Amino acid sequence: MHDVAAHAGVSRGTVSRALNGTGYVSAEARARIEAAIAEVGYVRNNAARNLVMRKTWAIGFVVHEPHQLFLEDPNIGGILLGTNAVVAEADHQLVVLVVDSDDDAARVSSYLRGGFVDGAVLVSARSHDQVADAVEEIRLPAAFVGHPEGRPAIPYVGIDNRAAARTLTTRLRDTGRRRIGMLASALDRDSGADRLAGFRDALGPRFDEHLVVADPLYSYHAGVSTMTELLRRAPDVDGVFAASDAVAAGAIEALRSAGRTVPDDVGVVGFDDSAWALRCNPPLSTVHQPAAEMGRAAARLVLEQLEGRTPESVTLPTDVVWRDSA
Amino acid sequence: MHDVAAHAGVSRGTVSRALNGTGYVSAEARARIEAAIAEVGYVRNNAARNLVMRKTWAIGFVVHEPHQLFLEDPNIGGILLGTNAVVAEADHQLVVLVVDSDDDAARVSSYLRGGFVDGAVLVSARSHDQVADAVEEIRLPAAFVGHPEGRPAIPYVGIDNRAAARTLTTRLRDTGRRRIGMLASALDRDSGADRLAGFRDALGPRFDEHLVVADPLYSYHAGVSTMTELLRRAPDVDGVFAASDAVAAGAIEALRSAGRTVPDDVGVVGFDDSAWALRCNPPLSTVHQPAAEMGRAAARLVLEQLEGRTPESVTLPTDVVWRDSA
DNA sequence: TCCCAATGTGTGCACGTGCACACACCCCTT
DNA sequence: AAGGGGTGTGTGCACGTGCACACATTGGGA
Repeated sequence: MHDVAAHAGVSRGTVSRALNGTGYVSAEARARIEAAIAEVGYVRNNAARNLVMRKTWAIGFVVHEPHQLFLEDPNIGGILLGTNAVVAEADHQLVVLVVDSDDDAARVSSYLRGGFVDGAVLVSARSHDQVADAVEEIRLPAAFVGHPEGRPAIPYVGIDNRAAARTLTTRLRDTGRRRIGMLASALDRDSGADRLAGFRDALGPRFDEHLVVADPLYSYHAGVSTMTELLRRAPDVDGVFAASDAVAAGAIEALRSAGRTVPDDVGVVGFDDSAWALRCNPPLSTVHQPAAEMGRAAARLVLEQLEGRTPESVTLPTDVVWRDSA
Repeated sequence: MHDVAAHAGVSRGTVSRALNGTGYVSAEARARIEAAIAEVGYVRNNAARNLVMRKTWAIGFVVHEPHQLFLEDPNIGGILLGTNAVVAEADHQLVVLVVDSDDDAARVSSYLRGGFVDGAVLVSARSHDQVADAVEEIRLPAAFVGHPEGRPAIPYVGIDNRAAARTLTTRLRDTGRRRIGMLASALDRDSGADRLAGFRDALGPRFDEHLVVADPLYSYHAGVSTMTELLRRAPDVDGVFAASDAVAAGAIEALRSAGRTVPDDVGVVGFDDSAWALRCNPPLSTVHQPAAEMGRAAARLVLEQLEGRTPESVTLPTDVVWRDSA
């Protein structure tokens, strides 16, 4: 900038004013400065700018998923594009950080602490998460996509698990299923507990606790084992609400092993509309998450904090996608 | 840092030395400094650090793809993870930048110019690309994944299109196909020209230029139209090498419309092992790109430039994946 | 004529860090 | 006793920018 000022025959201050459009600069000086910038090949040094302004115009997008999920889950891509759109609109730069190992978590944490970003969107963080710890400690404006427990200081964008589960189960009932069971997961977390609550809502007095089999994990393996147990408890079951697509995929496998066909003998529904849903045979009826809108909402939560406000968490409605499994 | 020094009763210089492990610091001073850091809650300001060191320890990963490709293409995820692994190994932070519109391109360009990163990996950039222009102009250490034309200053990681095309075509011939045609694309680019060259290599004297139908684009639509034309020219065609999976998918559709079955009447092979390959019916035989290794190689190209060397571009071998379409 | 506001410009300081240099001390060798 | 090298510490400057302030010039109104 000093060189530009010298070439243009003005002072650094005038160049700074011309660049930032602040204060008074004569047309003549502005023209000379622009010529000098082109001549010298000047590009503004953001490290210095950030230092004095305490603002980087960058927002982090931290993805914390095991490999295969990151590659396959269509929701993450949708969230990313939604966040990017809003962040770009606000003239900030989205910076995606992939956490793929413990080393990564440590490095990303120190990156966030280091003041490279003004805020962060955290996707699928765990409750005990090094990155979330760092964000909370340095009070970085942030938002979760999803709803980890025990992080009241950080707002989140969630979905209405209970309503979605209610819709799904009601439909299962309305299509003639008489004995409907649930393969529940993660009842110690909001998402798991709410999905069970919605299931119970839909069945009302016909709810039978005996037909709920729970597992701590939202996994394929959990689906196999809980479905096997459900068949043992109720061989005449004809409808199953699985707490996630992965659970549903495992359940379908267990049903096939037991000689039942889907959807003729047993209707199965999942949750998430993840990559599992289309890979199942038959394709899964499931709850579609409004990924792009979740991304946009999370971005807004961060931007509002940047403006000094303290926004409330957001819960979004979902769509049910009816395919062939129920 | 000044506060830490005051709390520990030492000077700023000593704190700096203790933090960076450079020079001599007594055990006693180091202990007092660590206590002071914990007490004050000090985190190092990287904006200031970057300013004076001219180094950010961050490397950009610029993805320049239309929405659906970014979401679906499994190659991009593999490249990303490969790059991240090498970059992390070298104690740098990978920063993913998504270019999703012209505005994004402008913003990402100014981000790169702004000195936020020490280098960049550019994925699927075009020849006339604002981001590549910026990289070249400010001489940012960078590497392409893929091989855009007219960018001699920036090394790339490519695959041996010619050898892969040769292998694919040879196999098509060896499985009994007699009249083999090619649906060529993008002959004005290296990738397109090399795939045609490999096709010609494999057929040798039996090569018949009449059976090559070309289109400028690697698209599904191009596949439909070129396959239709090929059927007109040679109704007895029984083998087709499509220049990409998307082209192959279009070709399969055109064959189905014409009443031919795949692979019984006509064997079809594609290129890229993209999301198209498994979505086709039947699943496509195609060339699998070593995505993770490409990502690793690109990262190494950038890191070597950071060490002051000027590395050569890399061409990697590919695997052919035989599925059911040929 | 004098003053004041609007316009335009230059200067010094601050941001938080790394590094070169100067300096102090101790112990060992000559 | 003098000198020199290893160890430990403090100080000043530089990095490149934004901003507050001081100052200069001009024109119009009292």
